[in-house]
Amino acid sequence: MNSGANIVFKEKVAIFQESICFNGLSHNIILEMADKSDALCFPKGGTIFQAHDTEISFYLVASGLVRVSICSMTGHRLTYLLAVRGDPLNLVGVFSNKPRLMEAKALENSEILRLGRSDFVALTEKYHSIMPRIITVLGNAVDSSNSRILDMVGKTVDQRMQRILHTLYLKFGPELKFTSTEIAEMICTTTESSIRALSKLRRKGIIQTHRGKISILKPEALMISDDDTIWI
Amino acid sequence: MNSGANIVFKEKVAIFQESICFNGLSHNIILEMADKSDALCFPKGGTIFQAHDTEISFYLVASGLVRVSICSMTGHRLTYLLAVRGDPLNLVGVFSNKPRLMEAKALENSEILRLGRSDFVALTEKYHSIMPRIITVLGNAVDSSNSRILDMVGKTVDQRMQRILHTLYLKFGPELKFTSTEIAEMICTTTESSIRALSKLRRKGIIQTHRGKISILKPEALMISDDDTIWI
DNA sequence: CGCCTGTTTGATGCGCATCAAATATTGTGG
DNA sequence: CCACAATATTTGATGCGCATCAAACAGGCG
Repeated sequence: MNSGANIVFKEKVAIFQESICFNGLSHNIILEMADKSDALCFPKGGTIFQAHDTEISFYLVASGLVRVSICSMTGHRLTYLLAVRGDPLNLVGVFSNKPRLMEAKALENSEILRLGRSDFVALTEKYHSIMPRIITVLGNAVDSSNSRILDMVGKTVDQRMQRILHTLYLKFGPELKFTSTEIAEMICTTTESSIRALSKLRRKGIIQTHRGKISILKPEALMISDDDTIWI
Repeated sequence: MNSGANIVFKEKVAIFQESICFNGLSHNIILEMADKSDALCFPKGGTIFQAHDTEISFYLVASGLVRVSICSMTGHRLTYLLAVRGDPLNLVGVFSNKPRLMEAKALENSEILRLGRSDFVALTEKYHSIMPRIITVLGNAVDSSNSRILDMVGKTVDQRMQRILHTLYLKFGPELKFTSTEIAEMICTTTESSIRALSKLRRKGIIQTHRGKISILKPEALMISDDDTIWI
């Protein structure tokens, strides 16, 4: 499923430096992380890790796009994170060392840097300045998840659609390459409801849709002066 | 709203030692934390901190019961944590140092240990072994919140009620002192729906209800062999 | 006792999941 | 290169869950 990628050392360093998780840390830390990491290559659709995996590693996206999601027994999938260059994948699992419900899948051909659990933990123990960063990232994750819960209760599918499109616009620009099903999994609804919400926006001239593609024509129309929370 | 409590040093130490967040840490760390902390006293209904507070501290519950919740613009409240002795209150805020949406309120007369933000951060920098603990606690919080989201989509109010009662039973025993509204805020529904769900369980003989009180008669009937997730 | 807070039950309607069925687009193998 | 399978989109019909509104009742406290 994955084969070694040819990322030169210098490029690895650049990725760590750009990462929200490590940027600004002293150079020797970055160098050692880059040195200890392996580069992996995943094709579109490839699985980076699965729920209940026992072999746990730390991952950092080098290029491409990775979907991190959880799946419930009832078959509902929640897309929890869309990770691009510099985004970490399994911050919690590395520390808890317990198999988790998360699954990571490449939505495009992607390159990933991997650090074995013990290597990563050893590095954080050696260089303590890493941990506050991790805590901040996890803190954002908590806030983000809680804000999603409130949205589930207080907002309609249409409102959540508007919000996710705006968020995706900020992250990826006006050309979004996602299917209606993928969008549905981000706002916790069904494919049909997702399509219906998109149709309304299309009829209003706010977006255009093609197969697996959404173009934001009027991003300003997606702005809802609401609580300023995070999301994906 | 709060007045100093008379908690002797020895008792403070005991609280830190018992805390999920600090237990097992070396004795000098515990002593220093206890030393730097103030003891505060809040009456039932008292507010420990509010949304958008700018003065940020770390709190550890010494006795009593504290509800940590977030409130949306639409007026929906989500009870995020019921904190008892040893539970930390504002782990994220201390590190991000940004005002957050959380609010903490005493559900019973409660004693709280408080550490100023800078003191707490200084201690974590001095004693690095604290941080992995914090990361673990936050990791659980993330998992817990995500599992809640999946429940919101995949489970009915009745199922969520069953689940929360079971969780509360494990944490507090068979005598639960919560109103229907409080329970509703834990499972993100309305007071009316909460009462209806409780009525069904009462008619089945699984629980008894009084004003502001729920007695679990048949805890085993609340067990649903489902995903083993965390919750409150 | 009256007031406030919590409980209870009923009626109503909206949002959206669900089921179903037709159509469009892409990728693959003969 | 075309046929066909696989995937994605679209629309309609139906019904259930639960929020919402309303109104009555009960326990506890000053």
